[in-house]
Amino acid sequence: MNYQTVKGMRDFLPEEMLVRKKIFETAQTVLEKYGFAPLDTPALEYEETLTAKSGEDVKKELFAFKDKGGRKVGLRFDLTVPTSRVLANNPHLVMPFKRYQYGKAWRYGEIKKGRYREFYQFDIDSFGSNSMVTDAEIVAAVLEVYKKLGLNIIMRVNNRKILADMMDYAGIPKKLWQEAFRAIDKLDKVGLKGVEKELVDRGISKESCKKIIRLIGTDSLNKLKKILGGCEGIKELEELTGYLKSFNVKNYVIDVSLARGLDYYTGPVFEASCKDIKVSVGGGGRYDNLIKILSGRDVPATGFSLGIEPIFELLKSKSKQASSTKVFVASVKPEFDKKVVGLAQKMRKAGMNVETDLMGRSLKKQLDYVSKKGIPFVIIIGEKELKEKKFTVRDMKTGKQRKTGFEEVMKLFGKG
RNA sequence: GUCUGGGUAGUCUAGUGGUUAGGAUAGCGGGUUGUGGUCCCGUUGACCCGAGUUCGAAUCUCGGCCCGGACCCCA
Repeated sequence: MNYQTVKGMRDFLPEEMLVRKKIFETAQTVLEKYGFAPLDTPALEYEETLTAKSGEDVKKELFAFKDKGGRKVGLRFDLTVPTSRVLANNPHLVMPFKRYQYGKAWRYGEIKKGRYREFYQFDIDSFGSNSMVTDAEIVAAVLEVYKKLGLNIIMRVNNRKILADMMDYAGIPKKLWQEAFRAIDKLDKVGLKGVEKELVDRGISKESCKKIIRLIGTDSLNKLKKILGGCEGIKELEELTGYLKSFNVKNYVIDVSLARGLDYYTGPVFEASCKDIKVSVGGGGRYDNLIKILSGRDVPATGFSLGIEPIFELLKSKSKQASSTKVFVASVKPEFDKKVVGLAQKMRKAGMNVETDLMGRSLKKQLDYVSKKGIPFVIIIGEKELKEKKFTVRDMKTGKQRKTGFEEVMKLFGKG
């Protein structure tokens, strides 16, 4: 017998799931402080819904099949399309509609490093508001999530309208914009010269190239203003940064080379990357036209998608705990098992994470297990403890032990 | 989509035509009777699948499945 997981799909063992859970819970807690509420939608949607307004590429990567009633269905490939369906189906929703949603999405595509056919997405979006406060709020909230996770993040900020003006200024025909954006987006990877080459390779004239290179080389908004004049994108960006100041957000940087691949962005765009290692850990932006295309309702939208996989990769080296158990209640001999279970259950009732031995192991082996699982404390129960009516509490990190009464145990391992 | 490398226990790896397929690490048990993360001993456990070549295949050939790298594309 040799069963495999389906191509491109993975198992997540407890050790990994604890890290993932931490990411989700941290994000959830922070976002709810800002008034974002959870949303969930089915994994399966009608193929019609999923492919309604999407290009050929998406259709190719769709996990699609017929259900037993012959209906054509498919697994969602992102969380944006299902959410627009929700918006279309629920006209009563009060605006702004602020939701976060995390879950699995599926794409039947090539498998690459960090890219699988089943993956987690975590999206945060605000619907219904045109104001730059909304965008700033999302940036602030998201940066708080990263901070809580202990990541050193810088948020790069730009505006698609600035990019559009840059294209006009450089005299690049609209047909080639998308190509140009992709080239510019590679600045980080390939440098100014690399971008120039990319632009030429994509059929953009030398003249235009020079202008573009000059523009993405500028680092101050004022210089850009002088070249482009007072464009709407710059105005929006100034508004956004003004609000960011009010949110007391400092770890962002304006980067006019930031384009992001998706062509549905219409205003501000963001990308979060780790300062130490140059890794993108999430991105987003404003997409005011997409919901109308998908749902028929004219709803402005701005959002952000946390890159669960890269965040996970960054965090997994840090955490070694294989269990969320705080205390293990050990039994010296099987005859004390009932006492052990009794105490554990009282502690659980008080909200503590407690484990006991289920394998009939010796004290030595129990401690071995505790050590392997990274459980920080052990309470030992044996003859001595019963006689003295006290418990032995062992700190696994220091190896120090002391005897305490029940009340004290409850205090020790209570909240905090 | 193009090019390319690879699949030996859960993980890493030795073995290139005849081996009881070796080791490391993890798992489980033990090193007596109440103390882990060190050490020692024991034990479970593998040649991706199928066909072919051969007296004989982990090893050679072909196909499939799976995994990885580069570019393209996409996030």
